[in-house]
Amino acid sequence: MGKRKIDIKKINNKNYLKATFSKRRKGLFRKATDLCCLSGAQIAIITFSPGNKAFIFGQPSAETVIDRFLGEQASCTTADHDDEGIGPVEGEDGHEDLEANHDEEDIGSVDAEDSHEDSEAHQEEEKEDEAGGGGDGEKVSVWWDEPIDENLGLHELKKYKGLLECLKENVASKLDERNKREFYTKDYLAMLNSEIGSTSTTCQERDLCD
Amino acid sequence: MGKRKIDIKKINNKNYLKATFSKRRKGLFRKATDLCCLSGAQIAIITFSPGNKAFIFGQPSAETVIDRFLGEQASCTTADHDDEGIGPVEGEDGHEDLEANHDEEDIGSVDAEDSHEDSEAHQEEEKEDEAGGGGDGEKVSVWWDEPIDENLGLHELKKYKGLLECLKENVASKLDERNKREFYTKDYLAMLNSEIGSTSTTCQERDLCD
DNA sequence: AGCTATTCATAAGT
DNA sequence: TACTTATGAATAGCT
Repeated sequence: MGKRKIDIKKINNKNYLKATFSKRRKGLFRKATDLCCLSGAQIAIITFSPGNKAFIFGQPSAETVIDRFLGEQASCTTADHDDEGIGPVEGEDGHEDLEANHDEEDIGSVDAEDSHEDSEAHQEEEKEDEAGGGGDGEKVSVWWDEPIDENLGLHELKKYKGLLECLKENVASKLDERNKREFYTKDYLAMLNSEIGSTSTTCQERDLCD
Repeated sequence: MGKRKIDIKKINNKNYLKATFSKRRKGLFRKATDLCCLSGAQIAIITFSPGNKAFIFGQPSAETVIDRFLGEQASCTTADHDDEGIGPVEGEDGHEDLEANHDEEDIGSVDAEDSHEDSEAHQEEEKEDEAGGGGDGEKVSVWWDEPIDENLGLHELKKYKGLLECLKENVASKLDERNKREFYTKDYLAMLNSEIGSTSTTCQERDLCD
């Protein structure tokens, strides 16, 4: 999709590699965001860059989706492939008010209520140090915040308005399904109630801790 | 990217939703594949479709990347956002050498070693049952196999040839870096040695188990 | 880090 | 259901 077609093969030029990874990772996350919004799907993306920096995307959060995945793997009496003795991660986030208020569709209002994001979106530089051993910086971006910083986010805002609407509808639709999969809905509610403004739909990036 | 611009908001039409999810999920996985191949990054994508079916992508495998992520979260004394009391999934696959070999900058660690997962690539139909509570079918697609089934994979093969070449070069380049990050290389090698034709770089799909 | 020329992805249509 | 096409998006090469 550029000025010239490129082969999908390992890039050796470090600078080009960094630039390409950065651009394409953003593109990947954007695609994931779009897919989430369009379909209401839950998606988690874990990316370890060539510089061994982790870039995480999660809707509603990476941990939520991973937990669900691992949980299903575990609960699934996978008679088929039982080589996955994964223990379900419990106490994942700590403060989720799991009993939530899934009355009717009044959930939608939940997000709009206190969506004052004081966010912990510290933006640091996105250094993709490869063989150098990785930087020590840490970067965490909130879903609807990241583009604002990274991409200017002026004409992007209109898109995020739609995303928030989508999120609301998403929650509503989940509740509409006769409260089935409570845990699932709960996750959303927990997120809406306690995490908006902090790190709900995460799109964080961090590198190794030591 | 179609004949008309669409709003990024929840699709309500079930059929359109299914079609869109399917197309975009494939696109997302292709992007991930490209990114992996171009940069050598490790990526895992967990997707729960609106029909609650899981579609998993992983390079070298979803479990490997997830494990690495969880492991780093655990080892990282994340002084910054400590709301992640995630218990390190231990015994995940059985054999992760958690003490890793972070001698120099080869931090990543955690997984690998003997990542020879004995395939489980059953191909079933891709039924996206929505409100019905999910179907009971299970589908797992192998990376370079999936398109063959789903898309005919006739003119697609040429691309996968390139991907395999890329994979080979990727491995080579890793080895070239003075054997650093052995574990990483090991994954690749293990895959190349024992998994080609089974399920290394996974791109599986399955729905709820009950 | 921004700018276009191109290629890519995909919404509709068939 | 899958293929084709017109068009919007993503991005390669530059600056």
